[in-house]
Amino acid sequence: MESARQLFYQHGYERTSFADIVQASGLLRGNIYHYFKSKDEILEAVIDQHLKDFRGVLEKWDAKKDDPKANLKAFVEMIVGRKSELVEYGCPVGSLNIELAKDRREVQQHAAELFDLFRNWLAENLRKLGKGGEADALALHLLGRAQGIVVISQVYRDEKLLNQETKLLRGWIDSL
Amino acid sequence: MESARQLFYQHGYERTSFADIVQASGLLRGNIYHYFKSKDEILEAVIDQHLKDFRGVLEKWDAKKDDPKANLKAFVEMIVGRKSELVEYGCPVGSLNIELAKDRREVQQHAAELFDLFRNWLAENLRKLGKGGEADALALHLLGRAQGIVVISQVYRDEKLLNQETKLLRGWIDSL
DNA sequence: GTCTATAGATTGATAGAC
DNA sequence: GTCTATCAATCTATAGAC
Repeated sequence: MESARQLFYQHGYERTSFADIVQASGLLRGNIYHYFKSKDEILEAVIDQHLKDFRGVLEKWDAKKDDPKANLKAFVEMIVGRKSELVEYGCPVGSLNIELAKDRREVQQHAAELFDLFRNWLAENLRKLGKGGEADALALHLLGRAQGIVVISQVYRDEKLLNQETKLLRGWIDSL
Repeated sequence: MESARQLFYQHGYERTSFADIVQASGLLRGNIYHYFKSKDEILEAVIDQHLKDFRGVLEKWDAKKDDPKANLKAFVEMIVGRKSELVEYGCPVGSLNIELAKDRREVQQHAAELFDLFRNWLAENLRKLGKGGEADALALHLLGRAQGIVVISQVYRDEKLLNQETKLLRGWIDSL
């Protein structure tokens, strides 16, 4: 499953074949089918694993600081910290959703829970900042800004561009 | 080629098979291979067609008004005007680049010319607004914001979210 | 240029011995 | 639960008659 996750991220779900997963994992074909009925079932498991991991990340951030602005910035710093993979393969959450949204809305709705995770957590921190009524809208705004930054930075494979734009995002958080 | 373009947009390049193009176009397999040597060559042609069409769009905008702010807003209005397809299939330029960036950088670099087209045109209008040194950075910022808006609106299939966020973008343009 | 037939590889998935 | 062999469908691409 870890092999599948990496392949789905680096090459996309469609372009990753069962044979690729077999090779990367070192397992045998029939063996994988003993645990997953289909390639789609592997995808669902990968999404669940992503959900689990990101929940862990958010819990860590919550445990670390009780300052809502610092939390919002932790989200931005995650992007900067992962910039080398982001400019190469894009956002693991965003690119997966975009691929699935075109043609497989049912599965994409599962993947959208990854967005919900950050959306709710960001909104929660924004409410702590006194942004009661507009917390969800601001959370979505921040999510969108982050996605846009990753997209253009990936298109131009440009980490400096990512730095430059995340700096603006920090400024936006400060101005709240 | 028009059939291919629509299929690539609605289902993605990988998920579109040659058989799909044959069926959608009503042509015969061998016939298509008479004009395009490979599926990849169809993709290149589709990108070129996109380039041609968007150049036409920009020329129209240039002919219509000489007001740079009105031009920047025309870019935003294009997004609002296409929202129903955008929330369903995403940005034809963005989603194509994202798919190709993962695994086919050579082709993606061709597709990135679509971004260059808007990037340069937006920067030109920003220069007319007196934003000399930061025109390119602001153009990229605007492009990124637009991409992010489409991504989250597509993820949540939410035209209202797209309306809400493009409104902020108009405000940003006004503030320039 | 148009059309049919098919090659040759790869796809996701299964059967069944061990 | 592990492993080999293989299925049927589909993939992109080509050959060659008309």
